[in-house]
Amino acid sequence: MPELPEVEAVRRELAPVLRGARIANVVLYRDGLRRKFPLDFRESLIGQTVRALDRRGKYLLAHLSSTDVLVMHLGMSGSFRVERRSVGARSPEKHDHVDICLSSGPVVVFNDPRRFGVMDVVRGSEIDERVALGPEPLSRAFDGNALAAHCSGSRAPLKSILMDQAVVAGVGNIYASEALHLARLSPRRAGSTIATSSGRPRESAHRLAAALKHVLHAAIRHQTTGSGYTDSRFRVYDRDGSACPRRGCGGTIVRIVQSSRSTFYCPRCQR
DNA sequence: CTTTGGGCCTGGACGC
DNA sequence: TGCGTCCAGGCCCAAA
Repeated sequence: MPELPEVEAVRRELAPVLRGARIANVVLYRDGLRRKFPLDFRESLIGQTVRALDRRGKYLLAHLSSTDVLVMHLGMSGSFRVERRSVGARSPEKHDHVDICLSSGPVVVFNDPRRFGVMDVVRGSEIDERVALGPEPLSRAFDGNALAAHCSGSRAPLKSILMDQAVVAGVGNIYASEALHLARLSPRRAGSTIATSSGRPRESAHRLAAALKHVLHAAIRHQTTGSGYTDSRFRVYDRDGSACPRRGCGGTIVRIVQSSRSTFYCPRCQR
C-alpha cells in the first residue's frame, strides 16, 4: 500500500530523528525480511552517523558517514515507529524485526507483518544499480516527453507503464488508477496509442504526466496535513460500483484485473 | 527483446 | 466459534 506519498510522509517524520544521529546499536529479531540481511549488516551500521534521509521512488535511503547507504523499503505492510530508549533490552511487539538504536536516545523500530519490506546496506557507488529507477514523478525530468518515450511502440497497457518503476519511480496500484482517471485515459489502452513513434508526443501523454503529478502532490498534501488516509480521498480506487466522481459523467466505476492486479476506472469517461 | 505469472508473507474478510 | 479459502500487493526472477 505505501506508495510515493506515503513513503514521503514517513521520510519527513523520520528525517528529524535520524539526521545527524549516531547509530549506537542495531538489534535484529530475525535473519531477514523478503531477503536475508547481509552478514555485515550490523557492523556496517553501528557507529555510523546518518548524514541525510532521502527518498527515491518508494525507497528510503539513509546516507551514512561511511558513504554506505542504508536502503529501506516498506513493502506492503512495513512501518517505522520511534520509541524512547528503554532500560535494558526492549521487548519487541509482534512483527518488530529491526531496532535502530540511536546514541541520542530514541529507537527507530521497523515493523512489517508481511515481511515484503527491504533493509539492506550498499556501497554508495553501487546505489544506482541497487535502486535502479526511472525519474522521480515530481521532478522536471519526468514529463509528457519522458512518458511518451516509454509508451512509444509499447503494447503494454497504460496502467502497467505507470507502475513500471523504470519508467517513473514510486507509482503503485492506487495512484496509477487515480492518475488515469484524472487524465481521462483508459488503463487498458496500449502505450503506443498516446505516443507517436517519432516526433512530438501526443497531448495525452502530457495530460497523463500532469495528472500523475497532480494526484501525487495532492496525496502528499493530505498526508502531511494529517487528515488521515480514509479511502474517501480516492477518485476511483476501491470504489467499484459507485458513481464516477467526474462532474456530469454519470458513469459507474468498475474493477478489472490487469497483470493479476486490481484496476479501477470509469469506462464512460476514460478512453 | 518484451511481457506474464509465480512466489514471497500475513491478516482480514468471507462462507459453511 | 472455528475452521478453510481467497485476496491484497511491491518486487524479483524465471519462463514464455
